[in-house]
Amino acid sequence: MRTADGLSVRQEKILRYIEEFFSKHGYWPAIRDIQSDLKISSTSVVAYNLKALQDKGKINRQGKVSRGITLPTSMSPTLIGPTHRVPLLGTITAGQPLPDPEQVDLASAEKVEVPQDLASADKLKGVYALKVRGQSMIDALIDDGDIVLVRRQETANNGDMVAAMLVEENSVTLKKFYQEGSRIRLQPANRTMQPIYTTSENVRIQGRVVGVLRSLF
Amino acid sequence: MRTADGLSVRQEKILRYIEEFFSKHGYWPAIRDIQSDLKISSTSVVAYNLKALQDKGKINRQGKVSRGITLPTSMSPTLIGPTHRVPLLGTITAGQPLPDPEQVDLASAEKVEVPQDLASADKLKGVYALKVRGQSMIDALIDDGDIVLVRRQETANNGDMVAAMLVEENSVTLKKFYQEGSRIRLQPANRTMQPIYTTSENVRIQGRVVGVLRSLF
DNA sequence: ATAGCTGGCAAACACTTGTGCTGTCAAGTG
DNA sequence: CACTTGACAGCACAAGTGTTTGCCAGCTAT
Repeated sequence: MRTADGLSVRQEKILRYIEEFFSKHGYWPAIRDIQSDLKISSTSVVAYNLKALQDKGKINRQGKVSRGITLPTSMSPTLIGPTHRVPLLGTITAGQPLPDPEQVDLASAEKVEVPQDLASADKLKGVYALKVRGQSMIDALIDDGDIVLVRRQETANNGDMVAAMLVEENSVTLKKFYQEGSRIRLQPANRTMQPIYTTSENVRIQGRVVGVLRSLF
Repeated sequence: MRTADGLSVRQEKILRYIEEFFSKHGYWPAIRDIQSDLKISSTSVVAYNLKALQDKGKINRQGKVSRGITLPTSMSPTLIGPTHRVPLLGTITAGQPLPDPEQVDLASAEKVEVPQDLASADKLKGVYALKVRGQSMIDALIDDGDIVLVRRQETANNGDMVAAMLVEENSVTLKKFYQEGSRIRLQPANRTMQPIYTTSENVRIQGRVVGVLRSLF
């Protein structure tokens, strides 16, 4: 079985692993790193596939040099140090169901780079990204197409901007959270839109918005 | 003899060498690389100085790992290739002068990482970052503390959000640009604030806003 | 079938590379 | 002067790592 690039499944995995390893450690993996983490039985298998990857131009190698695997610049996201990346889990709208973050394979999800200036690595634990559809949060300075960073948490304070799941409707939406006695008000940040009132049983907080990225290109 | 950083001459050289080696090869040098290229007589001398550098926080090391020297991200301004970083030139407000981008030493300026998802490397040519002070652009979804990415350009179309310099006032401000006959209207995106009317001679466009980053942490 | 590929496995081998001594030497320091 | 400390040398060991060599199983085209 082959992927679109003409790479075998294993090669694809190795390629991803190399990229991730560098992001995490800041230096390149040794053959044995790849072998053990990917649970490949022998170093020679890795060597074999590395050669294949090299032939296909997916990686560069310096013969005989330890940890001399590098990615062509076009492929390497950020060649400097450990970068901060969070999984982009999908799109959040005012009515679409969103895959439950708990159940998504985080390793395979698309990643979004997060500027270091926005957050240090330890603050990004449990943070994922969602692309925003719709303008329900326009007054909170979040527009259609923006990417929001959401930190997973199950509770929220009044006024927090949260990704909340409505259990009955089986949908997830981006709103401001207000507990008003026994009921919950989910308030869009848009004057033209009405809040949602519901019971606390029907609401499951998925996370709180902690950052926003927007491209105007 | 010591340099300003409290590093010995040799340590300074080693540090430079590591940086240069990485930009050249894409992977980190081994102790023996440093030794031979810097014509140091023994590997232990290199090890000795590396330890000193580590103690001073100038490098990170991964014990026992080949080529496991890395530079802290804060130290490596632009190590290699398209790293998607733009200089952070300062703060833009509604009245403060801003250093002229042309004349700032870009190499030495603070850098902001730009997520790949916001822009590819070639789109970032001539782009710099500014931290926003004040809420004059609140209706354009830009708040106090946000970082805006600005692409240098001298002209603008109506409705573009630009960093504009008012020559007489010698100040730079973030506004929406409208040419109205022979006069220029610089419109804050904030209902409570008044536009600035001036002549086209008095306005020098410095760049157009192409992206926004915001941290809610 | 038979030969020729591809992908995988295991073990051994040899080079690469970090580390750990053991010294030397000059410049303090009491 | 004896003692300490910083900086440097030389060398050898022990990991860390890439490479090589055989061997095997499943396919595919001849």
